[in-house]
Amino acid sequence: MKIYNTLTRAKDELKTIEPGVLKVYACGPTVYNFIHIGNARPLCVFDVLRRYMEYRGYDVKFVQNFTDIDDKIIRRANEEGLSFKEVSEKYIEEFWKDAKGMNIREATVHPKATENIDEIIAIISTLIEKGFAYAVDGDVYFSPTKFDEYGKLSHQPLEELEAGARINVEDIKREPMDFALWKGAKPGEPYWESPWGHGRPGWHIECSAMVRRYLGTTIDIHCGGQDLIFPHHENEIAQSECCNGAPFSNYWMHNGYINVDNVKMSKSLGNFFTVRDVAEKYGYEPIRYLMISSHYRSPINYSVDVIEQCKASLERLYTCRNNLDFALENAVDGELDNEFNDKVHGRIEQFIKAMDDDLNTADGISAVFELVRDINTAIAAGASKQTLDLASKAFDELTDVLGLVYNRGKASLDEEVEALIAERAQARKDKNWAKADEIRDKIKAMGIVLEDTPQGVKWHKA
RNA sequence: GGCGCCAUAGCCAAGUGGUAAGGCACGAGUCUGCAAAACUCUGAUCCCCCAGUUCAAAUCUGGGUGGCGCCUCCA
Repeated sequence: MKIYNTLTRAKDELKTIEPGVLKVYACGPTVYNFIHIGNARPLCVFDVLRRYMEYRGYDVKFVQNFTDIDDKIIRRANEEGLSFKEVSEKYIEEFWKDAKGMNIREATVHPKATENIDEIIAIISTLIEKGFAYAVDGDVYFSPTKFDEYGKLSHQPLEELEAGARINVEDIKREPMDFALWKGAKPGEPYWESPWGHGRPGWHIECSAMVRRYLGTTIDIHCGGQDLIFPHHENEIAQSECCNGAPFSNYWMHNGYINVDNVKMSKSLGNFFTVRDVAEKYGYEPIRYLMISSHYRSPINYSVDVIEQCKASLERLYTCRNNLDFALENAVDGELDNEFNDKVHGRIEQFIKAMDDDLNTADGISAVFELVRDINTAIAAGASKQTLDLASKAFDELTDVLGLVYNRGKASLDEEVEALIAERAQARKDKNWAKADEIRDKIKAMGIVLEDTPQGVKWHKA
């Protein structure tokens, strides 16, 4: 398995700290609003990473946090006249609706910043003791100048970063690049007790704390969006490595942006689509498909055309699965087709080869589509039950890794439709085509599409 | 100013030195009472432009053009 590592700017062979165990931390959302489709990208991509590594036999410890206290949440709470906790809890709940909709599996742990205040305080205290951080007027700041390796992730020398740093006149920081580990509470703001007075954690420190508490001082992979490289991840490295005296993460994976009209989509630019809105129009599955249809580091341009194409592509997969179900119901025992068996294993190898190359999901999907063609051909040729079982297993195996073809609840037909189907079957027997077509249209209006096959009538939901 | 990314058929998208995967849409055919699905065939003499390296380049080098990002909260 090769992974493009932002740290080395190269595809590196993945070597885990502990054989067979993969420790992954993915930066989760700040819960002050519905998630937008830009947030959906890392969710889907790193869910696939997790699924794939498990498929390959790793015991994956996957941690994804919720940032449930920060300035934006406080602002939102004030706007809505709610407590910060009411806001964060509400949007965590909404997050789960969308995440489940996109078939995102729950992480091993979903820690919240507010549940890790003790760990955060412990790290800050150590950083002060070691001289990397200092307290001023109830705030605590980290000094990047004390960390030789600062800038190793974003590949920027400190001086260059400093040139762009924002300098506020009223700043009490010693140097412009210093960033807050702890923010003293202003009147009316939520706070926790600390050695530096009432306050709340800074943004970067929470991830350092949760990584250490749930995964240890050194992890295998840290993931997130490209826009987190600087300053968020750079600062996490500085805090954690200065505190623990150990490498923070061996690999860093960063996903590309979702663009709209070729411009980055973001909450701050206001050009965003929420997952909820898109899902209501097109369903959740096409969103997931879109996210993994191109390589995770490439930008994706979102548009109505594109999401509709994704929906259409997905249809081919669903149809294959349905045809497979139908064929299996009617299949007869026989020999396993060896040639087909070889073909299927070839597709699986093709899939693994693609995924092993820095999670090339686009090529992985191609392998699935080629498998679909093989399966459709086998079905048409009247494959044996044994052959179809193999096809079915391979199909599920690969689509499960990608997290595609879900939510296909095997709905049953109500009696009225059953009766109409029987009536239509008789009409067809009588070669009363007009009546048969009329019934078919009627059933279609009820949301059920009928297809006639040599094995009898097959149906699926419109 | 510093550091990066991208440009492949109508659309989406792989391929990164050996002669252009896959999907959607389109068209033709097979099958079907019809339809649907499926299958088969068809589409870039060519990968933004120019120059160079090479037996060989979409893939490497240099130079352009166009688009985008980070350096500030952001996935």
